Formats: sequence, structure tokens, C-alpha cells
Amino acid sequence: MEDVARTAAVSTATVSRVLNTPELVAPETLERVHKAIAQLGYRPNVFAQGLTTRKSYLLGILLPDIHGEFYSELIRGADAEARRLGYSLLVGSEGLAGDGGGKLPLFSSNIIGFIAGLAVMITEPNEQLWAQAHGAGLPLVVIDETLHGNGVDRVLVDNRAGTLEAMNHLLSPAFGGAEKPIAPERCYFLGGPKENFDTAARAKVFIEALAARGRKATADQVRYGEYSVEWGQRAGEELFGERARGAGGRKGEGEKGGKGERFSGPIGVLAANDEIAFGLLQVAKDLGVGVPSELRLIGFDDTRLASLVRPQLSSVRVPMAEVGAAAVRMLAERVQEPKRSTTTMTLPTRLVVRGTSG
Amino acid sequence: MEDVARTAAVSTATVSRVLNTPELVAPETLERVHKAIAQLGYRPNVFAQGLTTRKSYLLGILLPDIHGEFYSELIRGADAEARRLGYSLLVGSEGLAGDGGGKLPLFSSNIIGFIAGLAVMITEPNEQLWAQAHGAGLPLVVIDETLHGNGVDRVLVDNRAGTLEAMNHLLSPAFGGAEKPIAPERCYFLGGPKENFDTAARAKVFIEALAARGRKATADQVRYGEYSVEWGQRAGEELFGERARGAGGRKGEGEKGGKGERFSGPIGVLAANDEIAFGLLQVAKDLGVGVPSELRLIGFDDTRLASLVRPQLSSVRVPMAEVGAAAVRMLAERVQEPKRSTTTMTLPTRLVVRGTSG
DNA sequence: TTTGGAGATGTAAGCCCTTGCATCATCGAA
DNA sequence: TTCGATGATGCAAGGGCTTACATCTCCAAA
Repeated sequence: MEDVARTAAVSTATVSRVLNTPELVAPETLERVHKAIAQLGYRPNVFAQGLTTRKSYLLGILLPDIHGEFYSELIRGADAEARRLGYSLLVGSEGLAGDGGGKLPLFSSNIIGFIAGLAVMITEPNEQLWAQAHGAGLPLVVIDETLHGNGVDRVLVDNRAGTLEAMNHLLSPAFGGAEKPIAPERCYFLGGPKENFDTAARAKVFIEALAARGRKATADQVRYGEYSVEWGQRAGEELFGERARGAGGRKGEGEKGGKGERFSGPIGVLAANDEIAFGLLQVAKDLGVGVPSELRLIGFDDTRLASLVRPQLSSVRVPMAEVGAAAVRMLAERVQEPKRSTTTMTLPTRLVVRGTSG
Repeated sequence: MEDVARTAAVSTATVSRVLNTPELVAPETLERVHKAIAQLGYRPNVFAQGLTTRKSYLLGILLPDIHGEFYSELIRGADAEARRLGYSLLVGSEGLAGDGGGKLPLFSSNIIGFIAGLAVMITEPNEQLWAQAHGAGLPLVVIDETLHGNGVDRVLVDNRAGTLEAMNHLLSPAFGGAEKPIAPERCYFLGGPKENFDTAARAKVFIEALAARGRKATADQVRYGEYSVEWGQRAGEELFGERARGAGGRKGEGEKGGKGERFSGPIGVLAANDEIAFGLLQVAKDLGVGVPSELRLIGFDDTRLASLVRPQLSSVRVPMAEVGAAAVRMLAERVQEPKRSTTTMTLPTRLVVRGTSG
């Protein structure tokens, strides 16, 4: 910087001003300094800058995982917004941390000091992280969980509306009566992990929707597993296995409702994400179960997967990119204005009807 | 830091030593200082640290995209290795940058100064980036391209071996003669973008493999598109559309080899990645093309997708996580020892045979 | 007893910027 | 002509840490 100053015959203060507040510098000086900078290839030292300004343009985002369409899209939205606002985004994930033995910090402490704020999507309770970050006085935004009271900015997804819409689609006569509704006792919910916030919220609404039609959901109807294709497949095998047996198929032990059940009407399944639905769909096809004639299936998230499979998957659209973007935006606002009152933002969901639900 | 020093009745230098070179500090002092640190909740200022040590524990990795199993896995491997080595990883991508209008830097210049080194996987030539990063004197590792001569550390994937193995599998009698080989003129290569390094390398070997069997590959047999399911689908429709027409199907214009060709034996397809293969497979099923009886299909990368679809996809395994890890490792080594001679590392590939290739 | 060296700690310079305040030149208004 | 604004620039004080070098203790060897 001194070299630049000397070359341009100004003081280092002026060089700094050229970079930070050019409107305070005389035009010809500006040009001279710019020339010197270019000529010497000068790049300001970000550490020194950080040291004096105590500002950082790095935001962090912590996700349960980075795999899959869902998180990719979320990251994309978050990153785009961060760039737009002049920040960079550092992505960490539990999945990544876990590789090292489960005890690694989600961000190495090396990095935490660089970060101006942190958006956290920890879908299962994680008090330790919470305490650590909150204790460090780091601006925080929580994605998609309602934990921790109201002392924090939050971005939520309207699980209720989306699930309700899906259930209505399965359980109610369609407009004009073109489709027959599914009987409440023939509806299933295939969740992710039971403790997962989204799964819990969606299961709750599923149960309520059945209750509203006078059916108390059995444990059988609400199944928990994980957010994976494999679990969807397993669940499908169980489900269709049971029904096949029930219909007088193999083993001949009609322990479930007796023969003929399979053909007494289609079953309806709401999956907690598209991966689960995908797995289920695959098994259905393998077993020759007609979709949507015998199985009406709705996924969740409306990831790319939904339109890639055949028949295309009906799914509750969750605006993943917007979630990421909103989180970053809120975070940036809080970073710039640490004492503004906390906000909660709820993003809408909506059912996208495709082939698997008739 | 001064507070800590005062509390522990030592100088700031000793506090610093406690943190950086504890072996130089007397045990009881060590304990006293640690206690003071804990009590005061002291956290060193990373900017000041960076300013004095001129070291950073941030590595960057630049990818064409972050979507999809391939890059997720690559990132996972890179991140795990970075953590293991005490670094953190910052991920950037062309896809992300593109969101902002295509002209955004892949990393905002805010951040570039924080980074100790950069791993770049730019699958298509990008001189500008190259010049920028290299000019800044930033340690660099190039992933999966052979551009830029030998002046750089590189991580490569053995496209040749994998492609060759796949082609042998398609074109040669299987061990024991259980499977019939595909005729060379009935083999197709479905590439990604023509300029893409990997696609180019694989296409080259594909052509060579045919040549070795006396068949000069036609433009028809080597098709370029993009690395997407959609392109796989489109390619499939073209391919089977042609053959159906050729077989005297619709339109009746036998412009391709006359009727009966469809049944004169199966065709073989090598896709440049699993997504393309997935799209093709889907269309094949839609059109009632038997797999593997009429279509023998091999994908590339062996992503999770390959074992999720039915029938499961034969695919050339590319060790994605290892590629990421190797890149980070090389980068860290170069950061620590800037003038060591450059290395090129080639990671092995191998064919994983599953249902789609018989 | 003296002395050299090892071990522990302190002193202070330096890393590279930003920015409040001081200085200086210029110019229009009184 | 003088004076107060105004605009442009310089001066220098930090900001929090690391580390070469200096200092001081203590102990073993001479």
C-alpha cells in the first residue's frame, strides 16, 4: 500500500480512501491512484482490513446434509442471495462433520471467527451447537425449526398448508367428481425420522386430516424411517407385502382384513419427501401395483426427482431456493442491524399434481 | 488478550504461547492461563492472527456445479480431508456464479484473500479464471483436466481404463461365453458437452475401441449433449425412434437399414454419466425396449443413482470422494511447501457390472 | 564459589489497514 | 482585502496478535 501511495504521490490514507470512499477523493487523484494500483498489482490485505473494520463478508450456513436435490437447491438460493448482498457463503453440514468421527465441530473453530453470521438448519434438536453459537454472540438465523422460543430469526415452511392440500387431494372428491377419494383408513404416511421437525409437523397434519374425517390414524398408518430412497423401498415392500398377504396371496394367513382388500379400492400414500416416494414408486412398479390406479402417491419437496420419474410424481412444492435466500437475507439484515427485533418468516407450499395421484 | 494476561498474571506473549506453542510454557502457568481464558471466554481474533502469521486455514474448491450425486460426493471427500488436515473448505461453483448474471466472480474478491489455496475443477477451458488465480500467486490444484501444461498440480481420473473396460464388456464375448457381444456398429456413445474434458476423453477411447475392431465410428454413434437426465431421455427417443422406424414401424419410411434391424441383436450404449444413462433407461422402459435384452447400457461415475434404478445400472466407477480428498491433500501440501515440484495424480476407475448390461 | 546453559517469561516491534482529526488551499461573500 | 466554508489530503493512533530477542532463575559442572 505504501508503494502504491508513493507511486501515486499520495499518502496511504488516500489510497485507502480511493478503495473505500472514492467520493471523497479528487477525480485526478483517483485516477492516479487507480493507475498505481493496477501497475503494482496491489491487493489489500483482507486480514488487516478485517482487523480494523471488524467486519466480515462471510456468512455461514449449516445444513443437516448437502446431498440431494433439496439441499443443493437450498444452497443455490442461499448462495445467490449472499452474492447479491455482497457476502460469500460458507457451507457446513452435519453429514460432513460426521465423517470425522461425529465429534468434529460443524465448522472448525479456525473459521468461526471469520463469519459474520450463521444460518442453521438443524432438523433435529441440537442444544450444544445452539449454545455454542449463541454464546459466541454470533448473529443467527434458524431454518425450519420452531425450537428455541422467539428469541431468534427464523425461516419456516408452511408444512400445514401443503400437507393439508395433499390430504384433501387424496381424501376428498376431486372437483367435478372425476376422481374417487381414498378411504381414510387406506391412507399412509411415510415419514423421515420421527424426531425430524418437518416429518413431525407433516405427520401431525396427516393425523388431523384423518381425524377430521372420523378416522383415528393407527400406528400402522403413520410410519417413520429416514429420508432415503432405500427406506421408501423397504416401506413399499412391507406395505404391498402386507396387502398381498391380506388379499390371500402367499402364506395364506389373512391377518389383515381378509381377502379382496387389495381390490376394494386404491391406497393413498403421502411421503415426507420425494426420495421416499421414489423408492416406494419403484417397488410398486416392480410388484405390478398400478399407479395411480391402485396406489395414489404424493411426495414432498417437489425436487427435480419428482418430474424425472415415470409416472411423474405429485408432490408438495417447498420453495427450497427461497428458503435459502430468505435465511441469508434475514441474516444479512441482522448482521447489519444487530438489535432489530426478531422476525419469523413462513414460506408457502403448494401441491403440484402429476401422474402418481391421478 | 490483555485481560487474560492480567488475570493469569503473565504477559500477552505467554498467553499467545499457551495457544500456539504450549510446550514452551511451564505446566502451572499453562493451567493458570487456560483457566483465565475459560473464565473470560476469550477467543483470539482471527484477523489479527492472520495479519501476523500470514497463514490461513481456508481452502477453496471451485466446481462446475454443486448439484447431483457426483459433486456432492466430491465435496464430501474434499471436506473430510480438509478437516482432517485442519483446514476448512469453501465451495464455489460456476452454477452458483451464473445465477447472478454470469459475470460474477466465482468467489467474490472479498474472500479470495482469505484463501490459502484453490482447487479448481473447471471442466471446460477457462483461461480467465486461470490467469486470475495463477496471477495472484495462489497455490492451485487442477482437477480433471489436462490443460495448462505441467506447471500445476493435478488430479486426474483414469478415463481411458474405465472406458476401455466398459467397451470390452460390451464388445467382447464375456468369460465363458455366457453373454453375446454387441456388434461394433450397434454401439453408441452418449456424451455430455462436446468440449467437456471427460466426455472428450471417453469419446476418444470409445472410438478407438471400435476402431480396434475394424469399425470406424460414425457421427451417428457418438452423440454429444449435456450431463442431464433430460438429454438422456431425448437421446433415447431419437435412438429408439430411429430404430423403430427402421424396423418398419410408424411412417413406414425405412430410412435406416431396413426392417428387422431392431431384432437383429441388442444395441449397446455407453453414457458419459449416470444421469444420461438414467434418462435413456427410462425411455427404454416407456417404449418397452427390453433391458438388457435389447439395450445393453453402461453409465459412468457409478453414483448412487446407478443402484437406485431398476434394473440397476452398470457403471464405470469414478472415485469421486477420493478425487476431492486427493485434490485437497495436494493443495495443502503445496500451501505448506510452495516450491515443491508439481505432481499429477491419476485415480483409477473400474467397471461395476449390474443389471443393465446383462 | 563461580559460571555456562537450559528453561521460562517478558519486551516491544511489526503485520497492514482505517479513520478521526488536523492541515492546507481555494473561492465566494462580506 | 479578509474570513469562513468547503473540499482534498496528510498524520498518526490504534486494532489484536506473534515472535525475535532480551532478561532472569536456577541448577549442575568445574
